[in-house]
Amino acid sequence: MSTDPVSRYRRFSRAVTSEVGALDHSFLGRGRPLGTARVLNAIGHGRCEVAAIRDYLRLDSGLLSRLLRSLEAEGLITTAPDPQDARARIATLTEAGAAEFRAYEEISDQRATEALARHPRPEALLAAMDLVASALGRDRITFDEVDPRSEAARYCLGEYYAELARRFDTGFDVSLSRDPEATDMIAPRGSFLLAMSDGLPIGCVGLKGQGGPLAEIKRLWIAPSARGLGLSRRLMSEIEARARALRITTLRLDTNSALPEAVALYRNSGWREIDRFNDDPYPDHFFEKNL
Amino acid sequence: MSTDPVSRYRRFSRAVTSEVGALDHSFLGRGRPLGTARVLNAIGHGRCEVAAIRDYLRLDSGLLSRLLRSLEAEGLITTAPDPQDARARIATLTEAGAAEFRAYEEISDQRATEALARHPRPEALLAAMDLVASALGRDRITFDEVDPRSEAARYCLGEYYAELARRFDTGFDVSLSRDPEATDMIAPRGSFLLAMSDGLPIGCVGLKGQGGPLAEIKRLWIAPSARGLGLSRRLMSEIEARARALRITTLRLDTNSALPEAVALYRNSGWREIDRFNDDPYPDHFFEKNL
DNA sequence: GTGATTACCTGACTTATGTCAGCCATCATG
DNA sequence: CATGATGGCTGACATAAGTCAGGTAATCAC
Repeated sequence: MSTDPVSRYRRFSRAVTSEVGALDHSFLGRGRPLGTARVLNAIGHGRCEVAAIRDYLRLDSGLLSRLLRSLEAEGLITTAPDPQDARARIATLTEAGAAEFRAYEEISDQRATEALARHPRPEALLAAMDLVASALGRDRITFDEVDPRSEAARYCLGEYYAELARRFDTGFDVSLSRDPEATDMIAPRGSFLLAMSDGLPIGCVGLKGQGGPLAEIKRLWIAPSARGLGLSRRLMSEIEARARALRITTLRLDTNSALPEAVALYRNSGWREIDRFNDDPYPDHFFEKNL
Repeated sequence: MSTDPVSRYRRFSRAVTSEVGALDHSFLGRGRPLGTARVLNAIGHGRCEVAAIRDYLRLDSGLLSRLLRSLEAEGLITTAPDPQDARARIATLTEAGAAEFRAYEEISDQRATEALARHPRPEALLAAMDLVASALGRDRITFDEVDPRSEAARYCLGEYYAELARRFDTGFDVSLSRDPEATDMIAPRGSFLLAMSDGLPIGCVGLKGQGGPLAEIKRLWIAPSARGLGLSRRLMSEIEARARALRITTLRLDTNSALPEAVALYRNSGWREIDRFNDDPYPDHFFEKNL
């Protein structure tokens, strides 16, 4: 029967194949072959170096060269030698090219909007899509150091606070907690890392320092769609590396027994439990680790 | 930022595009163009009539004709006029064609197995994939009348019982419940319907009759991945239509307040609550509906 | 500087894909 | 059995996509 894992995976594959095919087909509507349209889109999305485009679209050097030439003939792009390395070339959209790129973007947005509108439960569908996308794109997750006041960081923190509010019996009010000053989580005092998966922030962690050898780990959060991928462990080891680079020798953190995954993670990754070191109302577990 | 619904949909779309592309690419490994391979696969999956293949793959009549000819030349298929209508033609795999088809199947299975093995939480990934596939394939859901002892029906019933066991405080033991005789759920006494989505059973409902004008609705179940699509309502109206066709005039059912979605569904789709009509230990709500 | 390497381009192909008009055999209808 | 419709095939094209062997200019290693 078709309820075994492989059949289910293949059913998924069939379902999305027809979606993907339909999107490709609607791209044809602008009177340009698909390959050319894809190159235009790659450039629009900021892949300007010819080598980067070739790599991304897995195109033969000769073929890409011709596609670029045809876009150039249409007046949609211009190419110029890379000032760093005059052998390489950089493609940029012209005015007309940017307009054409926006038109393709519009098609994609339109299709997405329609697909979501057809579904009575878009939030559930999107949660499932996030999970699938995070799983399939697992190897391309990057860790970016950002300002904790940036939009993406604030998004993660908002999701984190909302989750604490759901999971703590008492709810969670960030103003009652010792909210770290943002500047304590920026180099050289500290750090703030985002886990990014193809543009979507799916996790974060903060390192709050005071300039001395002692610092605190704060705000470890993984998006529900990215749980089970071993991401928290990777985020923690990444932030520990940043701490070492900042000459921090001792890390502390506090957490709550309502977050058993977190407690378990710290217990089996080299942290030892210590006495309460602050009077924050929420935490009930305290850990320390020497680097 | 990229956390709005459209961006999330498009991120998903990008993620699966590269998966789909990779599968297509691996099909090329058998030294046959993709179009030809697709035709072979369509035939292998039971689409024998030339018109059906053309329709499914959205191919031009002339192009398909040529692809069929090239498969014929390779000795992978034979074509013969349809005995019903000698204008139409039927394609069938030869021995070699069947072997080649299996090789393509093997590639797909292999890729699915590898993708699942890469993931530390395949069950969660598959649940999300089921949800997405059911949502995208929503318009192609069919309702099939089957024997309740068939493999697909038994799968649904098993899932149904397991869910009851999880949701009832007391657990659920099917042997304590008045399990309908399978023959009571087969025409002409009753009926058993499966909701099928591209080969996967995603819901069921039974009509248990005794030959008279009174019958009972049993075993309404929707797979978690297909909830929120309005499927239970469609299954119910479908089974009511079958009941009418069997000259049944009054329907009854029992359910449990641990299944509030079900209770709500019955309340707002024409059922009225009645007194207990059996001594089954599990139900605590009883409904009736005149057809 | 010399020679090797790199990044891209061009020309000359091949193959794949798609389109269209016209053909023939068959079928439905009266 | 004449008529028109249908289903598939063929020939003649056109375009898209992919491959490969040079070629040129810039860069790198020494």
